[in-house]
Amino acid sequence: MELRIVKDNRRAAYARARMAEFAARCRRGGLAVTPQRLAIIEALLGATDHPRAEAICAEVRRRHPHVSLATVHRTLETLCRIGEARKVTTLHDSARYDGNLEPHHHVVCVRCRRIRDVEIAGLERALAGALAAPGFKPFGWSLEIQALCDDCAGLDAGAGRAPKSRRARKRAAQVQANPA
Amino acid sequence: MELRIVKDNRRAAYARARMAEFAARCRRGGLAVTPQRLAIIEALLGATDHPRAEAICAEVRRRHPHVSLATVHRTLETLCRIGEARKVTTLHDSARYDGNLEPHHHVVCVRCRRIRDVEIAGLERALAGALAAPGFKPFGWSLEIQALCDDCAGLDAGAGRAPKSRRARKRAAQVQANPA
DNA sequence: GCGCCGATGATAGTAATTATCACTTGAGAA
DNA sequence: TTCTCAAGTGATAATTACTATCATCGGCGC
Ligand SMILES: [Mn+2]
Ligand SMILES: [Mn+2]
Ligand SMILES: [Zn+2]
Ligand SMILES: [Zn+2]
Repeated sequence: MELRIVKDNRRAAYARARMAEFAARCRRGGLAVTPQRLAIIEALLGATDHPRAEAICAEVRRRHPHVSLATVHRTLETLCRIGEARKVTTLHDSARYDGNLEPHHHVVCVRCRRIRDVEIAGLERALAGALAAPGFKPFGWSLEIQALCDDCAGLDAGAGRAPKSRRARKRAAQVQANPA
Repeated sequence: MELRIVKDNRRAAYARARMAEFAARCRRGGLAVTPQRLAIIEALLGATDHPRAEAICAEVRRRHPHVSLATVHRTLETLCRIGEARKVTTLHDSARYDGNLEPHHHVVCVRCRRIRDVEIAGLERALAGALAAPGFKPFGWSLEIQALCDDCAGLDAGAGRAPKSRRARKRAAQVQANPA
């Protein structure tokens, strides 16, 4: 198992291809193709540094100085919902702490944000040798498995009340489209 | 490579053992052993659901109704710093978006929060069959490698100015202790 | 027991994100 | 092409998670 850092320059062709079909994909997703959306996806595809909303907004404003930061936030979430982008930080609502220091990994329900510990026999061993990332001194890793827990999967199928967590529920609807 | 969900009941003995040496570990870390800290680590070790600060606070207040939420926030960060807890959400400052939909993973610099794409040949294949987590319907996974980038590693060794990012820099000091 | 410095509680402040709402515009219908 | 209108946007207020401040308290080494 070998690790290699993805070269930035590989992204140029990829970005062009994605841009070419973006409008079509928007319409397929029932979304209007607005200049803001085009500018935002273009900025995102042009970046290799996993930017935050504010960075995207700054880039977009170089050509469209009128664009609102709120629109950038909204649009980025929309892009995730239709599968045109992903959020690196799946659980950034609020910090989640763990008292378990044993090496282990996590299954995260994208709907209710439940987190459960999992152990994956052999993964530690397999990774330990592989993580010689040039340009980085790694000292830890963790695998996050995105999932729907049984409760939430049930709710999707039938009708029913949604589970706990203020803010999680709000975001849940958005995240829905992606798994399905 | 087999995945299994960690049973909650396995934690009881572990928690007791950790509590037994907590005071000593605090002093070793140069920290005073306060009733708040004891109550907070106890609540954290008693939870298997990766609670947020507010949940810990609620639990702690059942016995110590006076405890401040600010103290809980501070203490949880302190526990992470001395290695008595970990944060599941390493990058929850602000949402980070990714235009790259190809399956890949991330190396994260815990100091400057730079994120780089990495591909790990064989990992997808190795995991694909293994992720039959009972009680969850998985549909994706991502490996996060915690590291220090060359810039930040250099800064640690010699003296020098710290890199970009408002809020990242603030938290950096805290995260520091863990890797070192 | 004494005293000091770190820890805490109360509270104000900050920053990211989201909600609201009046106005604009993309996109299908006529 | 023009019309219609729901969806999208911008300005801004609100929310929320967290952090800073600071007066006071209390572990802990003496
Ligand atoms: Mn865990
Ligand atoms: Mn990426
Ligand atoms: Zn769930
Ligand atoms: Zn760095």
